[in-house]
Amino acid sequence: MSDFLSQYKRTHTCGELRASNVGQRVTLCGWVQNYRDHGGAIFIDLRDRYGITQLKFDPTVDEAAHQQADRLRSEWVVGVCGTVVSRGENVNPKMATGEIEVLGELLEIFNPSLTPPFEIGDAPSANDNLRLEFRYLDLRRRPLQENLILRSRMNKLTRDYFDSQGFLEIETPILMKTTPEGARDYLVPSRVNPGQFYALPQSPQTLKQILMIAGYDRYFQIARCFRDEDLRADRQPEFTQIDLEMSFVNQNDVFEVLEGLMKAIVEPVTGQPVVTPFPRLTYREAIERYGSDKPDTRFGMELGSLTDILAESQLKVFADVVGSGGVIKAMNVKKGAEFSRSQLDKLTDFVKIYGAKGLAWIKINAEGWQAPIVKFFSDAEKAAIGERLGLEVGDLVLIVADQYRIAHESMGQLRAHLGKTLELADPNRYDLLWVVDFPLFDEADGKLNAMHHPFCNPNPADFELLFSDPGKVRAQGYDMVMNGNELGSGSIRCHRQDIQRRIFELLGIGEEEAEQKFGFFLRALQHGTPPHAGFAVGMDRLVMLLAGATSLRDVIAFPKTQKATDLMMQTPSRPDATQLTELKIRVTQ
RNA sequence: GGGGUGGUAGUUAAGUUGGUUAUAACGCCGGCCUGUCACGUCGGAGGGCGCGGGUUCAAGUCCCGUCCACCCCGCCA
Repeated sequence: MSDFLSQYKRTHTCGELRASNVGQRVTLCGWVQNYRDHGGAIFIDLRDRYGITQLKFDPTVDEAAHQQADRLRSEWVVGVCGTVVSRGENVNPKMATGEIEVLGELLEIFNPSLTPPFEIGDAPSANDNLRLEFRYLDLRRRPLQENLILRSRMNKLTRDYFDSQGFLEIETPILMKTTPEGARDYLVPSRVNPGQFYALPQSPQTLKQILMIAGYDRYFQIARCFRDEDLRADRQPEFTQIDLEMSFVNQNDVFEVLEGLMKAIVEPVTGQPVVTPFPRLTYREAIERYGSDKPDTRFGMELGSLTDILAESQLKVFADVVGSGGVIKAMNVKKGAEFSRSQLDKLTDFVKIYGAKGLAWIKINAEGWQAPIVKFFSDAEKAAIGERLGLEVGDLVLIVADQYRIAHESMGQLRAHLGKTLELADPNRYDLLWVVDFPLFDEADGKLNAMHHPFCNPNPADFELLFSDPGKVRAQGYDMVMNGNELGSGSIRCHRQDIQRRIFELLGIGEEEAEQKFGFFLRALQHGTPPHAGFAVGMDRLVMLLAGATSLRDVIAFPKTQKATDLMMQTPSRPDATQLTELKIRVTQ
């Protein structure tokens, strides 16, 4: 190991030298981005996370340094001492440091590099496989560095904001307790308690509520969470939440704090204004108008209901759907009459993914309505449809008739899909809104599941329904939505033990099970629980949206593949037999 | 568990209806070159087509299976 670094301190980064530095003697460190050997002069583009500076090695300036420079190849790490000189006529206006170059007088090769398997450029130059295997090389790319820099900045903005609002940052354990419902847990065996396991937290939910009971009335944490479920572009098994909980507050108080948080993060990062308070939509309204509980409100194209108009339709499929309690939802795609038959077929295939049996369409042409189904419509029906959807020549009507849930979901997905492909949303806009009044329960196969989580307070107005018609109970739960993405959710917590027990009962969690799984929590609730409420923001998604990325992998330093593996460290992997023996675990496969 | 897309030199891609020694660009190696910044220029090396079967006189090209990556459905309180 050379003593270069004890003799020469790095004086500047590769992104900061300007014309005003000409004449200074500087020391830079970085990676060789590119080299151009002219036989005499050798030009090296030296890169670090701050930028790129051109080095010039001239044999008439320093023979030894020039000979060293002749050996340099892509991604070698070097330190260089030299003088900042003007490039004179040869300024490169494309580079921030393009007015100057550093005339190399002493070159230290810290380390050579193997030839990189792919080019370290702005655009990804290899498939995901290879990029993930050589993550450290992919992370050298400018766009990924910018994303991680943005993320770091957002972490600081978050901490500063909560600090300014009197919140305490409190860490909760990673080794937690398995939970009875929700996602699958990641389990960690306990060596000193053979046969027993910890679970990694799906969220710090119970502990942050216990912190309220303990009197820490304003808590936040940038918390790592773990869920063993299948992945998506916007879902990693290990992710980060901006988690918070507050005592003695109502829903509006929570909203105010979060609106302030979003303002504090989004405005400096995007330069776009965040208007507060955010608009509010009830869950039901969101579903009926947008077919989604996380609508993108940057564009219109809202869903309309044709159920009443077509209840008696000559078209048997429509009338039958209405007769059996279903609904008919429609959407007016402006200028959509130009869609080709094959495009419409693709849209039909699209809604089928979500369970719709088909997609009807009508083109509004100058000569009249064009569609296979038009002949079944009376003039009165056509007039009513035209008025309901605001139809004009050139429009395209898309219709799904199905059960309530399928009709709304498939049309909602279709609306989002068309919004993307037709570029209906302004990419520079950040539409934040609250979706409120979620149902407390989700009914599937006659069984009730918690829509949010089992500690969510029922709307006090609906307490009676907990005993008469639990499926209709509204929760004091709310989601934050931005540009069609669920950014987070929260609720007023249930702080009455009798209500909490009734909820467990309805969820099919028996006394004994509740005691075993949540006993600690139910006991805590009896020791002076303040009314409290909280929220959690999906940090990774927020970074992704503000970075303009389309995958969480682009905002997480070391992400997992869709099969939840890490191709760089090659995990998961089999433990040593001795480890398993110590843990008293036998692997059966 | 299911649907879709992709896998061909180090990399990115092309490869006609199955048919002589599998193309290109970038990268890599060597020579020349003192104003390049996608440097230029001359020369060179490098793969048998993800893997395993099968059909055929003949298979990147067709069939079956399998692995990996990505997107989606289910799943994700």
